Amino acid sequence: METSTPIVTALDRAGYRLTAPRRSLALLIADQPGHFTAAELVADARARRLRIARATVFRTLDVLEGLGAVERLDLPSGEHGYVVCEGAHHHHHVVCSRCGRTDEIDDPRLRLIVRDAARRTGYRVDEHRLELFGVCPACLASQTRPSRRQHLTQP
Amino acid sequence: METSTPIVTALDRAGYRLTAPRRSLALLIADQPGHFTAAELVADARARRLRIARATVFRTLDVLEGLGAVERLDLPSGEHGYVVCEGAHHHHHVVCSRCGRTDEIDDPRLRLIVRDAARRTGYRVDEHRLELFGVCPACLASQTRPSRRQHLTQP
DNA sequence: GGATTGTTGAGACGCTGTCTCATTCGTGAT
DNA sequence: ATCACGAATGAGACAGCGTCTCAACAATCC
Repeated sequence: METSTPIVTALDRAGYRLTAPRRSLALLIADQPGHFTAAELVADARARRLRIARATVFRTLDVLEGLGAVERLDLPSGEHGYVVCEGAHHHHHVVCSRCGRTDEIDDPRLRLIVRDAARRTGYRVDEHRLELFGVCPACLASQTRPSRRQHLTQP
Repeated sequence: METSTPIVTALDRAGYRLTAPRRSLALLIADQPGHFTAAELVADARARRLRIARATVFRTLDVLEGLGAVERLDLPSGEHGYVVCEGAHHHHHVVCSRCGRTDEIDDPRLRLIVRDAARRTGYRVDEHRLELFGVCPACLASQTRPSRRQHLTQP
């Protein structure tokens, strides 16, 4: 029974070993409805009785970020979150601050803005980051309370 | 002897008390050459024999961020940095990853991008953030070592 | 000057992310 | 299938960040 996720594939292709903790994490990540934090993965792993050390979660997330399979977000709260990235192309995200859902955005005009800013300021720009925060269509429709991650609100 | 910085003025106008620690911090912040972290302020305060509690630094930075006198950056390293903001208008920053210098950028086209992304995804976008990282003109010119704050990320 | 109330200092606290090092286990070769 | 090698893991220590509490203090208004 091989439930091979894109993450496992990416790890394999990059020459990383397909260990049990990595497979488990790949499944956990695939189940995340939106963005997630390292701590949430640790909690989910515990809940499913998967024994994965905290250090392994961080290490794996680092690897995945390096592969572009996952991207790190800086949430307005100051936390570090992660999102799975489908394509390997450069893109950015809109994040729902209510349910945590994220969607990808990609606008060719951004490239122009970055280029012109570099020209105007004289910087050599190596990297840029655009993040939008708001409320997703679903949460807008149902003006209710957060719909997921009830376990986070428990003592 | 009243050396009144813009930060002190902003605090005053917003109805906050002008205490000694806040005045000291205003001076420390005004002296920062580029972006800075809470820990750096604490260190600078110690170096100048100013007694300011760590908690006060965090609290004051929170207040200043609320006033828009300062903005929080999420550096690629994962650290949280701050920059002073001159105008009250919405803008973004280019950050030099070598010396820590920052400059403001403001492009009207970004507003269009955000608006269109909102339209396309159906989100109500409340907030957005654009950060550019690279090397400033001065550091480009002198391809030398970092001129200040060697603990900042080196190439 | 005195009262009021926002602010501070000090330290405890919980959390994040890193590191070490002995042990385990994928993997490719045999 | 077995083996040997080196990558990866687990467990826990560790350092740093940011928050909180609470008694003591002091800026402001009267």
